[in-house]
Amino acid sequence: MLTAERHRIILELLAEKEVVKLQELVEATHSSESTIRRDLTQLEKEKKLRRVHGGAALLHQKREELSVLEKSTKNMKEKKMIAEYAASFVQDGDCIYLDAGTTTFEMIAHLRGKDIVVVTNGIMHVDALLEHEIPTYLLGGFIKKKTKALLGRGALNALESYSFDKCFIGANGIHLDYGYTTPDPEEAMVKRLAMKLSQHAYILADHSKLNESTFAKIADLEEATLIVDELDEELLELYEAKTAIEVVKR
Amino acid sequence: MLTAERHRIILELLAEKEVVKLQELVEATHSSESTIRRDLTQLEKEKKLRRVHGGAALLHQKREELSVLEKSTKNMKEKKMIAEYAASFVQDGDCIYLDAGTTTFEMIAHLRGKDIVVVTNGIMHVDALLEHEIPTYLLGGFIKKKTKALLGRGALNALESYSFDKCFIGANGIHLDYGYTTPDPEEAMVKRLAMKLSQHAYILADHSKLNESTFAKIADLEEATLIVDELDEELLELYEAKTAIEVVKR
DNA sequence: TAAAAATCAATCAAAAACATTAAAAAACTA
DNA sequence: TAGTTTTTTAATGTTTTTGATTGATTTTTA
Repeated sequence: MLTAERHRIILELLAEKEVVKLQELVEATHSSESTIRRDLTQLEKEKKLRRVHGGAALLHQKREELSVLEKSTKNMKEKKMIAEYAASFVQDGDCIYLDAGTTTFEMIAHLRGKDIVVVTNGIMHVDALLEHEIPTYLLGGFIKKKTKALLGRGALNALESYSFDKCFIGANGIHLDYGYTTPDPEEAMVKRLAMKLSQHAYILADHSKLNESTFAKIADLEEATLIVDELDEELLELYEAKTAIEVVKR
Repeated sequence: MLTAERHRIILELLAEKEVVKLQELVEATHSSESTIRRDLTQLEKEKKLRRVHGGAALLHQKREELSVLEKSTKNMKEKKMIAEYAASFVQDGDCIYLDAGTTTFEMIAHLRGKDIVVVTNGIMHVDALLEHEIPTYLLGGFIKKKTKALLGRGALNALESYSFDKCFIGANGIHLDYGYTTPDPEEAMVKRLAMKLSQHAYILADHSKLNESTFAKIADLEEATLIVDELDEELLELYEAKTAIEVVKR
């Protein structure tokens, strides 16, 4: 039997049963214990499964949870700085939209005491907002598990009944030609509509996002003020020709 | 049986029952007492559960997240029974509405594995629903701080774009003359609309709510099936004349 | 409160599963 | 085909897991 075929069988059985015994795999593939062991070792290295004593087990969304955590710690310092700076643009009387995401989340701590109303599509944001005594409206819609963001038709419909003084949006890519982008088209649609409904839009991003572009376009550079942690002179000139920029670190 | 499989079973039973006896686990896994003890020790170290004399219990942390639920440990046992019973009415293929509130929250643990779609106005419900791999839509709207329920114009608008096979609603008062009632008129409006949009409505309430009435009316008795933990013969006859009733404890 | 029952942690030997190695078989190449 | 590489198997000693037993501790019962 071919190695590839054994691997297929192993992963198939695993998908069905969540965990499989080594002996079961020996029977299913008519190969020796050693061979299966080697297969498991290899598949584990490829992150296709997790070895356990006596067999193998599916590895599930623990990765995702971690990835969210990891992501939220990556460039955290920069994100906090950007968030604090962005919050300084919020004035009493404003009605603002807060996009789901780690950077906008960090803004909340700096909104305390301001006389504002917040609308958001981030479920994670809700607790923090209420904690800081900020009147909050949540969009409806389908819940994206990984980021706990509300998306889809429901979110868009809900959005349309609001209008904002300012909106604060996260982006994964900022590019002179391609504008602001994000990997998930569903998210892009929500971000774009929120910007349309705002008097003024702010895009929050750390410098690692500059000159990058991802799948789904949110808007052109001109359509928002970019808030970024740092930016060298050369790039700054190029970008300033196209859009308003606020650089945090001076 | 593999260690990983035992651990999975243990955590699954625990998620359903809150606490499990060691003996139950011995039977469920067909392994020895010692083995289970070792498993529990290990899982406790991994912060997956808490050992108690005679077995294991869910981590306290989960309950703490639910600060509102905490205080309503009043009649918790009854609520859990009602919730489990109510969940048995949910069938594959159903699209259901889950009202915010403690009793409906307890239903979620019993919905795992069912092929359903859930719409809810309870922000607290979201984590549990996603945890149990249930596709979930959230209504939008204003957030009532105390109960983390979505209410108001936004919630009503969002609701109107759905329709349900079944809805499960909590009520604070059940009265032969005044029907189903709840203290908050905003909540009543959402509950009422959800019922209108459902093929069939279930009201969940423990016996302490019987013959009580509170400020805002949700609906007449006839408009829903009442699920209650217990009910003496005399009252049962009176109520049965007006509406369908399911009594959990027989 | 004291005795009885249940549950517990600790220990141990048997069994199962493990990684490692070397030899055999198969696949490939020149 | 002969030589080389890759894959598989079998054998080795080591490690992990397991269930039974012990006496200590906790909970329940009377």
